[in-house]
Amino acid sequence: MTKKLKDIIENNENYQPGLSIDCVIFGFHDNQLKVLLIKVRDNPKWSLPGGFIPLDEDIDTAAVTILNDRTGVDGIFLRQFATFGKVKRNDQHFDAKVLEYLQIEESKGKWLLRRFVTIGYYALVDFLKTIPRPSNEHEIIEWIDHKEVPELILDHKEILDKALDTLRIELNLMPIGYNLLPEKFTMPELQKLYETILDKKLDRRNFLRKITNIGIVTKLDEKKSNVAHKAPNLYSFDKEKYDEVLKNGLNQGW
Amino acid sequence: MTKKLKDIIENNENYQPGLSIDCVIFGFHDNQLKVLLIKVRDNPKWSLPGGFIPLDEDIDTAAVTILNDRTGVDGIFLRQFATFGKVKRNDQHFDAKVLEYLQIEESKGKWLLRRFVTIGYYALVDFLKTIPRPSNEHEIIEWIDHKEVPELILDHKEILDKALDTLRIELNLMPIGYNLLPEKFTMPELQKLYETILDKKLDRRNFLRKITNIGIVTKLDEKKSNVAHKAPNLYSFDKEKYDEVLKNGLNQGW
DNA sequence: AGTACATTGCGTCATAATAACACATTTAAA
DNA sequence: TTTAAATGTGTTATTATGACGCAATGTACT
Repeated sequence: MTKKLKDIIENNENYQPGLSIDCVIFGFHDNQLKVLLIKVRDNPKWSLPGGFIPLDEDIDTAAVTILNDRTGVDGIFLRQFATFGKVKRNDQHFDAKVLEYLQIEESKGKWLLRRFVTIGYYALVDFLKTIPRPSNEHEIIEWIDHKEVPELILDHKEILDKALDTLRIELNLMPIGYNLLPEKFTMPELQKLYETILDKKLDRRNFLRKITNIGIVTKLDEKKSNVAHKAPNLYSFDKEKYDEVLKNGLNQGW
Repeated sequence: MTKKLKDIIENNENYQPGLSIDCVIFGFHDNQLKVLLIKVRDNPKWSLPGGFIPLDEDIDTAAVTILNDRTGVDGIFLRQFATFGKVKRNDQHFDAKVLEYLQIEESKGKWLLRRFVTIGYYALVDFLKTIPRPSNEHEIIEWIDHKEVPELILDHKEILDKALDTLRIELNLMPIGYNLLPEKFTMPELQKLYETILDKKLDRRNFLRKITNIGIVTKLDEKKSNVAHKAPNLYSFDKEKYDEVLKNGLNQGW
């Protein structure tokens, strides 16, 4: 992000002042829920991938752009979940160091040295189709198990936690998996996904029944190969029904 | 808001640029879900009560301030639900007229003539305890039945709709009523509240059972007086259990 | 005063959803 | 060949939900 950030700050008149976007990008691999995090060399703390909002772009569009840039994945599941605007969420000291590092003149640099409010988006992407892309040679971008997230800058940990909370709640309102699993998957895989997000064991048999009743999966006439123990059946999502349920919601409640 | 708005614009260096807060304030009265709306004299369209964010205030605090100013009610149920930031959500023409009306010099007025992103909050308040307070003599503030909301400025209708959608979804996740009903209420009243929000008829008997099972209401040894037909029993919320359920959520789902 | 009517209080019953668990089958590894 | 770990396919008990019945209460009308 370094070069690009410098560019933005030097042309800050084209960007929404005091407002940023931070993305919590979730992926699933090796039975782990992973989060895409960024680290700038020489900085001990990691951060969420984020960006700024061009004046001529809707905030949702800006978020999509950030996501595409970082993951190379299209048609991403992306949802705004909260906006963070505590006064103390900024770190003038840190920002000043960034400006120094980027060799930005003071008049331009002022733009960054204010309180920034940030809009949080979370995304669900297919781990294997994702190509994490650093925006320059000084940046590291990496999938990190959500259980082993290191120290993050500013309030990014709070943002991440809130994203996960939201995801957990929305698990009851919408189907999930289409964006996180490969096209063909097994029931134990889908269950692991749910268990990992919820941090809770579920009963195999009840899980199968519930998913089946939702009617979003199709059982394929094919088994997973090269696995230990009994080969599990493969399933795929019925995209049409999946989208329908996604639109109308799962639990009616009242 | 007029005088105050002028004040803010003229001292705009103390406020977060390009960012505002809009509040959808819900109340319940006469079996109607009402929304608190504002109209400035000479302007045919109504708007949501809103405000700006002082640089030294958290956005949540700013929202609370706006709400207290408008309703005089304390301990309000207030929740951020979404942030709106389409490019075209602003209306330069309208803003220019506001500036002219407020007699604000051009250099100061520029502050308002940019794209504003707005953070939406919705609130649930006790209709009878609320004293709608115009911020000056040119402003009208009124409770309006949500089914009869007139034309609103900018994207305020979209914001209102989204607030109601969110409220409907959150009805399945949390108890409601404590902030919208008087201390003592009848079951039909509570049911009407739910029916009005959901825009859907519910079965009396099933409703009673469900609410009772949640365990948030206490049946009082008292009946409502001065009513047509059979006098219904009065209930009150068990605040302790209510807060507990509010905190832990209603439906576990998975 | 008597009756009709709207509304409340307190049920029932059939069905669906959920939680807890049993058992046989498949496959790798011992 | 046996064992262990996983999968496929059930059952059963409990709880939640949806649809409805009926008597009691109090107003309003004749």
